[in-house]
Amino acid sequence: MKIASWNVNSIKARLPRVTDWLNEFQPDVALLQELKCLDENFPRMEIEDLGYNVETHGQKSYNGVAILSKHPVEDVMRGLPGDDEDEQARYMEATINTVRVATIYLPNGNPFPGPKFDYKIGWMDRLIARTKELLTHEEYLVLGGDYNVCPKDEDCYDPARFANDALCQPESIDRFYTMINLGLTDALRVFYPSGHNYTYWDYQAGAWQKDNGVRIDHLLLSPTTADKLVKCEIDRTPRAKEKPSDHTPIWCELAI
DNA sequence: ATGGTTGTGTTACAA
Repeated sequence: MKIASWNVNSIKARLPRVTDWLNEFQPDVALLQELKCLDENFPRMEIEDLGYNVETHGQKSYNGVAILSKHPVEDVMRGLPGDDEDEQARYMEATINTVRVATIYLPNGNPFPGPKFDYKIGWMDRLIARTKELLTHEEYLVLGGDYNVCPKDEDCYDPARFANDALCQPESIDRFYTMINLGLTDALRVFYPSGHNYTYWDYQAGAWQKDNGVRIDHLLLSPTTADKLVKCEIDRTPRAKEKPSDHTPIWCELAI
């Protein structure tokens, strides 16, 4: 099965791009981020008409995540556990065809330093706690999304320029590697062990044309899931089209 | 060039 993740930067603004991509690429599961709309405003019918089950966890104007699936969706959980006060719609889990999947929109954390970065760190600590819990289960596990973390210098086109950016701070990178050290596999690096493999390019200053990007969208797999990993790719074609998202999809194929 | 662009939803904030 093919599982993809894509930060669409507004599902309403991006609907033609998303439906084109679903029709052409035919993922079994699509983990979406940054819907920027309430659940009742999600274009559910347009997606369902393409053969997908739709689960959303949205909010007005900001954030919002979705899981689209050709297969039945079971045991949906909305919101990241660990803080009942947190109102931001950034996390949802579901079980699809024996695989527990999570769609993750990890806080950006800029400007650094400040309260937004502190929120990012607290959110990552909650994600680590939830991951430990999930790893005690027997299901396959794919944690996909916009992590807003560049794991290494090579994941950023100009590390010096990002020295004070929240995407590249040691406190958040350390927590990303805490996830890896729990036993998760960074699926892209199985096939592309090093080098520039970006998933996001700023709209400004011709960043796409100059390939001034960052790798911040990741698919993390539990050990038994990594054993089933056949392929992982970043699909740059949606980023090159008219009215694109600033992110492009990353996907993997599992022999499940 | 402490610049530049897009989206939401009103003209500021987030990314």
